[in-house]
Amino acid sequence: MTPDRCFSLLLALRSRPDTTVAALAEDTGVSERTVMRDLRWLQDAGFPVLARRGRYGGVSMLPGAALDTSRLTPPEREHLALTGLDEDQRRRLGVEAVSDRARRKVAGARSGDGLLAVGDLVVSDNRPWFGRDPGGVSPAALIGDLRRGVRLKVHYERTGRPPQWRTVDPYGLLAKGGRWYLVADEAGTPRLLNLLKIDRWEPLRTARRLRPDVRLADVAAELTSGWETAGDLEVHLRIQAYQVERAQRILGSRLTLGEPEPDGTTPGVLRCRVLEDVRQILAFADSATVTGPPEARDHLKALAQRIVDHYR
Amino acid sequence: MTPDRCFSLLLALRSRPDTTVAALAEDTGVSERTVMRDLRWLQDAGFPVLARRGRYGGVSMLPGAALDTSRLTPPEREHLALTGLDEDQRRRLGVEAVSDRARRKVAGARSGDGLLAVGDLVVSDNRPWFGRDPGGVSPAALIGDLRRGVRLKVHYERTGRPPQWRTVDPYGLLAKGGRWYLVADEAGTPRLLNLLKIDRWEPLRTARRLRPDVRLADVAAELTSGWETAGDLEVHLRIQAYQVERAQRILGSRLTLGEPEPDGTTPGVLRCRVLEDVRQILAFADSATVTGPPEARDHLKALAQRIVDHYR
DNA sequence: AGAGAACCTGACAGATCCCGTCAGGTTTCG
DNA sequence: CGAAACCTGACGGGATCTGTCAGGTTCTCT
Repeated sequence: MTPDRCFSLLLALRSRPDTTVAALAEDTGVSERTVMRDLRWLQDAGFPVLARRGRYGGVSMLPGAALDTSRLTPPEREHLALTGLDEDQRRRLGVEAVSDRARRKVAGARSGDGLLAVGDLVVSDNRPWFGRDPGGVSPAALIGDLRRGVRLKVHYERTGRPPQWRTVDPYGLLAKGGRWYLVADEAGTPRLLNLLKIDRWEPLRTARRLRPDVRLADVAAELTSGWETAGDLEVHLRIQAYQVERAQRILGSRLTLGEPEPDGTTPGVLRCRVLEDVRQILAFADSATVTGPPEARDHLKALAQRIVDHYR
Repeated sequence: MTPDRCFSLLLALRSRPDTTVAALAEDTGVSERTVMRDLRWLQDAGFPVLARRGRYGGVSMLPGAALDTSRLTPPEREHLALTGLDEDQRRRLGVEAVSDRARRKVAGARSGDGLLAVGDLVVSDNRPWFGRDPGGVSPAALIGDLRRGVRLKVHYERTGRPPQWRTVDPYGLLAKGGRWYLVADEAGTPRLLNLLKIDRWEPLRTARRLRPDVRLADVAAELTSGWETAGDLEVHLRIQAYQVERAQRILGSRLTLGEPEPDGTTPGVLRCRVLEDVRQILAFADSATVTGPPEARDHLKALAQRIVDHYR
C-alpha cells in the first residue's frame, strides 16, 4: 500500500456510493489483489469500509464517513501511529496495546485491539442503498461505538411521541430499502430503530449483553420477516433529472432518492403497500422507469396497456 | 513513506501547534531524513504544512487545517490519484497533467502542477504563533486559493463600518503576534487584511497581478515596519491555568492566548503601546511570568523593586 | 441446483522503493 | 559567530509491495 493510493481509494470510496474491487483496480491501475490488500488495510485502520460478497456485491464507505482520522478510536489511532515501532519504543510511550503490524511480524495474526469488524456489524441485502447522507445519525458515526461492543443510550423519537432515552444492546446496523436501522435488544426484546429517528446517542461503559447464539443477521431477519407479508413492497425506479423535484412532491417521504447519475437519471426506491400502488408512477409517463421487481414492471405495463385499449 | 506514518504525521501536526523534525522523528521512530522526505511528500500533495528554517524554526500545520482531502485542489487530487499510472492509463482518463511521480521517474523534477508552494505564501518570524483557530477565516482554508495565484474578492469589515467586498491581488499570508493577515495589493496599494475581519472570500478567474520584483516578505516588512515605531510591543508571557480567565477579562483583546501546556501554564502575547504598559501584569504577581523581550522583563522587575522599596 | 458475480486468502518470486547514513548547504536568532 | 533549525543529493542494503496463481466462500437469479 502506498500513501497516494491510500488517499486515492478513500476519495474514490467517498465519491461513489458503491463500487467494486474491479472498478477500483481499474481506477488505480493496480491488480485486484492489491486493491483487496489495500481495502483490508483501510478496514484494519478503522475506516468504515464495507465489502459485500455475492451477486450485486461491492465495496462502499458507510454513509456519513468523513475522511477525518480524528474520528478514529484511540486504539485505531494507535494502530496508525505505532505500527513500525519496536517493543522498546512502545514501552517508552507507555502503550500497552500491540499494534497490528508488530503482531503480524510475530504471528501473522489479525488486529488484536478488541474491536469488532465493520463487516460483522452491518447487514444488508446487496440491493444498492444510496451514499447520500439520509439524515439523522449517520451509520459511519455510530459504527465506532458499535465496534467497541458496548451498550448504548439512544435518544429516539417514536412516531407521535416526544423523543425519549432508551437503553439498548446493539447487534449492529441494517441497511434495507435505502434506510438504515439500528438492530438491538431492549430489555431482551429485539427492536429496529430507524436512524432517522435517532437524534443522538451515548455509549455506556457496560459491555453489550446479547442473547446467546443470536446474531445480527438472525435478529434482522426476524424483525423484517413480516415486511413483505405486510405488503411493504419496494419498487426500484429511475427518474429523469428534470422530474425529480416533482416526484418528491407527489410521492413524498415514500420515495427515497439516490445520487444523480451521469446519464441524467436519478435512481430511487418507492415504498408501496400493495402492487397496485405503482399506478402513481403512471403520472410520469416515460420520464420514470421502473427497474424492479419484475412484477412491478409487469403490472405497470399492464396498467398502461389498459389505458391504450381504453382509447381504441 | 508508508500510509500509517503518513496519518501518524498528520495527526501529530494537527495535535500540536508547532513541532520540529527531530521531535517527529522521535515520535514516529524513523530518521530525521525520512521525516523530511515525508513532509516534502505531504507538502507536494497539498497539505498546508509549513516548515520554518532557523532558530526557533519548526514545522506546523496552518491553523484551521482539517484532515479532509476533499479540500485538495483538482491538481492535488490528481497528484494523489494518478501517481503510479503509466502514460496509457492517464491518456484513457483524459488527464493532461503529468503526475509528480511519473515526472520524477523521467527527470527527478518537482511537481509541475502550476501551484505555488505553501512555503512561498506564508511569512512569519519564528516566534511561535498558536495553533488554536484564531477565528474568522482560517489560513488553511485560504491557502488553497492563494496557491492558485488568482485574484480574490474579500468580504472585509473595516473598523466601524459594515463589511464590504474588496478586490485584491494577494502575495500571501503573514503570521505575526498570534494573528494572521492577508498581504495583498488593492489597486496597486499594499494592504494588510486581518483574517479576523474577513468573513468570506471568493477566488476570481483572473490571475493575480503583482508589482514587478516585489515579494511577500518585502510587502509584509513594508507594512509592518511602522509597528514597533508606533510602540507596538509584543510581550510574551506564561500564565498559570487558574488565572487565564481573569487575565482575559482584565487584558481583553490585547491578549492573545495559545494552547495550555502540560506544565499547567498557558502561553500568551500581550500587545502594549509602550513599555510602561507591562505594569498591568503586576496584578498577577507570580502567577504570570514575562518571558520576553528582555527589556519587558527588566522593566517589570524594576517596577516590582520600586514597590518593595516603597514599603521599607 | 447450478451459474455467474462478487469478495477472500495464502504462497511465492521478482521488482520496486524506502530507509538510514553521510556529507554538505541555507536560514534565523541571540 | 555559534547554535538551532530545515534542505538536498547520493548510495547501498533491506524491506515490502505487487502481480500471478490457485482455490475458497457468499449471494442472487433463473
